[in-house]
Amino acid sequence: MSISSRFAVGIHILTLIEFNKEGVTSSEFLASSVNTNPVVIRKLMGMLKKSGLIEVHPGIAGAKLAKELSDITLFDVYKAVNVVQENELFSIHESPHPDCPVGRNIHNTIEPLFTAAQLAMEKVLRSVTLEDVVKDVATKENIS
Amino acid sequence: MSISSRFAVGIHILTLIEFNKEGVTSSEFLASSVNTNPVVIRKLMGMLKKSGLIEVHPGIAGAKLAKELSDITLFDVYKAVNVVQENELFSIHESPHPDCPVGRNIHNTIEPLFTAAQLAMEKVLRSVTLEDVVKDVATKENIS
DNA sequence: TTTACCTGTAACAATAACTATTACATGTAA
DNA sequence: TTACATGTAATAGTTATTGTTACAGGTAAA
Repeated sequence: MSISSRFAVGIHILTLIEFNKEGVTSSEFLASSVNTNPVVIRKLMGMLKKSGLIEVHPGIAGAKLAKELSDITLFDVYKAVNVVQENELFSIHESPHPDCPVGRNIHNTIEPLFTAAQLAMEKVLRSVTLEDVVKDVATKENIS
Repeated sequence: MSISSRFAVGIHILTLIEFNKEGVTSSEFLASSVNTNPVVIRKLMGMLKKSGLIEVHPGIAGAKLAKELSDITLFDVYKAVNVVQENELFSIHESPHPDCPVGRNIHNTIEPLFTAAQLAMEKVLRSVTLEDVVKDVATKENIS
């Protein structure tokens, strides 16, 4: 099991919009950099737009960031592209047997533990902004 | 996307083996409490056995814990049932375009961030033992 | 107003993982 | 030998993911 690459692609899209901010960042341009189909990009652009991360308009080529780089965290992207639902990173088996002491309590015991683990992961995502990502890409680019 | 319920079921199995330690915990007995097919349980028992968490023998009914409760963490179970591979909680799109400054660096930029998030989640799993789970189930059982 | 090109989106297919199930080989002990 | 357990291969249904074609609808320049 892995979390959908929509998340990584979403980050890629936003980062490239920033890098190409003087130019026109169309779905085809993005698709070429990501190496996927433009429709995949447009679907993701729709999600990013819906979450207020980018501005994009029918008929007009190019997407722009709708917020400051430092105001967009990886968690914002993660939520926007809908890869993991709240409290559902871990799935729990349905309807264990209520006649068993373990069966009737295990869900309530496990759930807060799973939630805590998920929140710890998400906390890391909240601590990283797109500005961090853009700067790191720029640094790697200049070094090499 | 959700992490397979094998993890939750694995915890259920180990917890029930402990609760039923005076009796015989067969795959059928476990399957009844979990509410699934005994073959599903036997596959999981195979994984838990392979990781040294339980003892179970062909032809002989019943599984036993192979370690102290306090010596088994949720992380041990998580690894045993193989729900998430190392460094693969988040998937990253393959082969972005090398002619693009973002395309050729995004993987190296994102990867350590994803790894850090995954490790934070796993750290929580390492901090909880089966003893904690068993005690919590017992407490809930006594309250109600 | 026609043309060219963009975004938005529905429909569909291939793939992979998950879960449940049947069937049966193999091991153990009464 | 019988009864019953674990171990495991094969298979099916379901769902999510990713990619693709097709086309509706918006915009702007010729």
